[in-house]
Amino acid sequence: MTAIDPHSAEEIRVRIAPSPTGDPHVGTAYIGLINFLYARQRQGKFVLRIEDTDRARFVATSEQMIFDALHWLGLEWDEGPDVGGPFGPYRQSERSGIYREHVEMLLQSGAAYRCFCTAEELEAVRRRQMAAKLPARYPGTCRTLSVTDVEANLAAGKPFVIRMKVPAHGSTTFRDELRGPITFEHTNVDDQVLLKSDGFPTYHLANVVDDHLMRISDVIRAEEWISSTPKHVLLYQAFGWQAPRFWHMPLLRNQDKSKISKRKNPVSLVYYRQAGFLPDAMLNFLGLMGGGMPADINNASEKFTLAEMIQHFDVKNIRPAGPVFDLTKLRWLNGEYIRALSLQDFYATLRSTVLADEYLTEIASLIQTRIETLGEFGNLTHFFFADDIQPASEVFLPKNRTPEETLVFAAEQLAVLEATDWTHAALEPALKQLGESKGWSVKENFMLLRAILTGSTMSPPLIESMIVFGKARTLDRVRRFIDVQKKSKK
RNA sequence: GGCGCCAUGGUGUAACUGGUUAACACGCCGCCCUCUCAAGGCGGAGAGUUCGGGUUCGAUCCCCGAUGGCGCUACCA
Repeated sequence: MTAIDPHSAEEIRVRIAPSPTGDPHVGTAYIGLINFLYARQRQGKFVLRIEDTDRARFVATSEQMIFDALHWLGLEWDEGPDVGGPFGPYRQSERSGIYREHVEMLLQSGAAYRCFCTAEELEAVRRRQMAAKLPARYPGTCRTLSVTDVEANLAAGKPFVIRMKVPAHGSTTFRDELRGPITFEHTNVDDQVLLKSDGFPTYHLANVVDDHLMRISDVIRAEEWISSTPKHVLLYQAFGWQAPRFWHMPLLRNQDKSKISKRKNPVSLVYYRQAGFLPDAMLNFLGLMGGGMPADINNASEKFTLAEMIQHFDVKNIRPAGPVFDLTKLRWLNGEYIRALSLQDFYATLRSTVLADEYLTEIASLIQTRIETLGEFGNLTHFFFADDIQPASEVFLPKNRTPEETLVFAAEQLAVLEATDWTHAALEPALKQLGESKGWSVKENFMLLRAILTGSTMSPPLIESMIVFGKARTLDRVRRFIDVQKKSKK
């Protein structure tokens, strides 16, 4: 590590690099906020890069949802896939040539090598190591392959990956700007795969190459990356590049202190938006996580705007301990923001969110044929506007089913809903197939979901209702149902 | 198991470069206001700073160790 700060005169450039694998995550918003503030405070640039190198988990609609969520919060970026910029493309899937070129450099210099081991072989080795209570490490089989062996394998058309050659001895130390120097012995750093057999880079390679090419001065990311940072530092060295500064932010936590997860918390920004959280409240709340703001701003120590954060927030003051994402406090804060609105603004906000024309039109189309007076509108649509639906057991429990098996089935429904595109064409067969395979009739199957979603056995058509209500909120309702039922059994 | 990070009430934070009756906010409880529920006002309970050593006249704060929590340990990011 260099002692002198090589960045002092440089332009500050930071980035967030979300992966389009599902709904935009509240953790992305948190890291996004801190990067945004850091850039704005230093007249720097805030870059949005899409890390879509995992084709197995890729979700086509995800990228746009990420854009929308960040716009909603007002975390505007200076460079990105949609707005362009001087260091594009900003979507990793469009940079394959760049990675191939760079991995070739590593191959040439001997900092990386081809590995022909199969997944099965590696899995077997890993199992043996685990059984022997040894650390699970790549055994190094292909590290020392001769040129002729490599040629032969290539000629035979064997698939391969490219691994980085971590030095056998010594250690790597890097500085974390929040924690100080952190050292890893090379014996504890695995020969990371850099290029997968499908030709796509892994995070580690793509990240280092892009951060360098995009002139990123400060990598501000989540704490979970600390253990892989030595790999990144080694890569910078192998390329002969100056590494950026590293800042690892604490991980947001569930109530039980585990890393925040959808099982135990709503984590989708789409959910928060649709459930009627205000962006300013969300931003304010995220700004509270880990500290960073001075103790007393305008006599109201815990309430501040984005502008005030730009003015007063200091990333150096972040505490490294992982803060619990406390929904109760977020709700209180959100209430404060709602109450602070003028009646006109409050009403306008309602009309643009939970009472938006498009939403109401869709709902209207579902109930027009089902009511006799307009006054009955609310009877059938209550669940579209409520946030605490919990059906009584008489409502959700099918005849001849035990609460236990019903809960198990609900969990299976949840898994199917999570994995299915939010369209009628995909949802109906997926749900029916699940019912068939588990011996649940269509009626039982749909009625259970209807009860969970609407709190009633009578409602507009189920799947249409789910589509209008939205995936994020539907999933949350099912998760909450399961959660409440589990707790009430205890 | 290995490696790493972290540690102030239930939760989020504060406590100047070691000296405070350990502060504020959320939540909780009570009272007031009030047709109800919120909001608002007032008050209260709740931590001696994970534990054990050390340094010091003096440690929440510095050092060491232990314990606990978390993360990583993938051809996921």
